[in-house]
Amino acid sequence: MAETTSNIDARLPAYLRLRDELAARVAAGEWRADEALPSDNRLAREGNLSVGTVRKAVQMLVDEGLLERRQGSGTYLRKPAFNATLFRFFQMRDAGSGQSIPTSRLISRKQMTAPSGVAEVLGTNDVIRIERLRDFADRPFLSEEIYIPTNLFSGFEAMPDKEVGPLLYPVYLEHFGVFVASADDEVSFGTADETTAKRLGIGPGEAIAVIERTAYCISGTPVEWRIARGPANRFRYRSRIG
Amino acid sequence: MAETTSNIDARLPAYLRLRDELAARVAAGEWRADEALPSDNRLAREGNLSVGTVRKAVQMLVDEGLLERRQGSGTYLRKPAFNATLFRFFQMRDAGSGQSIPTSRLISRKQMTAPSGVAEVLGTNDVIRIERLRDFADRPFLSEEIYIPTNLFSGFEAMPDKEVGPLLYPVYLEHFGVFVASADDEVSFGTADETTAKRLGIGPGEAIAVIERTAYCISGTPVEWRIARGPANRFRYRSRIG
DNA sequence: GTTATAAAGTTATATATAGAACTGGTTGAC
DNA sequence: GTCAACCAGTTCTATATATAACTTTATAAC
Repeated sequence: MAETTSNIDARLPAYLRLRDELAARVAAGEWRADEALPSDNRLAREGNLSVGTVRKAVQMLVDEGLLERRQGSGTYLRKPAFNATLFRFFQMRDAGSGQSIPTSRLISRKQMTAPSGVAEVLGTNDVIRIERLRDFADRPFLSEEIYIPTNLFSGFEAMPDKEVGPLLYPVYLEHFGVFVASADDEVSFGTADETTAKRLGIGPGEAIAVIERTAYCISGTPVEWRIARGPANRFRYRSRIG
Repeated sequence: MAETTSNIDARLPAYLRLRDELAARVAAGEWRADEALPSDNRLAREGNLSVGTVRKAVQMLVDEGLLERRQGSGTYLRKPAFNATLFRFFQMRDAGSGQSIPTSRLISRKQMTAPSGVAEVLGTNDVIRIERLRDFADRPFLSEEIYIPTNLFSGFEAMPDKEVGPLLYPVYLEHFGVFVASADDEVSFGTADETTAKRLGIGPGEAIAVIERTAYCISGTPVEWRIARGPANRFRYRSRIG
């Protein structure tokens, strides 16, 4: 199990192969939070590699936010920060510290043929569409439409609602071995159509913010496309560059 | 000249000292675009360091977008991409390839006491405020208010308009030795006040997008805070995460 | 002139090694 | 019991070295 989405090997340099192998093993759940991964020395011995090569591979996963190194102690998973990083958007205005995660209600999940734009991005017609609504401060504030390729996420549409939870990327990782390593966001503004307005509890034609996101796994393959809409006046989007 | 904003040394590891030294020398204009920097070997010899240490330092500047390595050839500055990176925002909707840089009109520059919020971010009361207006497709689309600390940018307010140009970060680098390495952006929405509306050529109360940015130099010191406002319907903000 | 070939220089990958800095646990002195 | 010292294990920094992969320039062959 736990084949990563990346087709490992293909005679890549050793440090890249190790990086992908480690990412796959993390995805497979081989280690849990606050349990140390094998030390650099062990990884080197077991992989017939030098410590330098191991360190290069591990460092890449650290840079990507998957792992965390603690000097003198070991190398650990870094789930919380991982979540925070990929979820540091959509903070409500005036929401002080507000690291709280909004609740989310699944509206629908179904396998379908991808709309043309989505098919182009994901490189396949066979997708699963997820519609959900996120609440914040007891009011709906984000209506999302999410597309993931069926071949990577087969069975997702049949998962019990309970297991899906408010954050999708951890689910991708733990149940399907897909590690979302980066994403492109585009923020723009528009006005609410009938359906969106109803879901968000605002009037049709009111100003909304639109976030379109393409998410990529570690090898650069796009693994998700989503569009999210929320009332413009409650919106704040944060981004760190560089 | 060309003291970086970072206080070099302080018995940091050698690779960090070299990184900062190189950044300073780049800022000082020691090499121009498409002229190779000294090779890894030379830097090692001249700095009494090993090649591995040199490579680590250079790699950091590559990751930060300052330099570019070409296998078999050498290490080069990377101004164009640097600009593109820090300017990949504010792309107009429907602007196809649209890598074009909007023109910018300086409205005012003056030394002043910082508003409290700005002073808090920049850590000083003595700032220079720049107001400018950017045009795109012959219409104003971004009204900016920019604050930089006087101690770092002394003399900026007196520079001839000609030398300022449409992009500020290259000016920071070349004239003041300040390399903007990262930035935090916050995007939100609001409505135009009287002044903003007039500058943007829209009606007061119309929807606008607001981008607040804090920019940091390589050592993490904040070196600029700005707020930009533009008509919401013409707006599109892009960001890459991870 | 054009095209191979060679050579030198550069970055990229990989190994081996040593000691510093730090962590977490154990042992021993009191 | 408390505290200090020690120790094994870990990451971090740094060096030295060798080879591969690639680029650029010069040289030679035709």
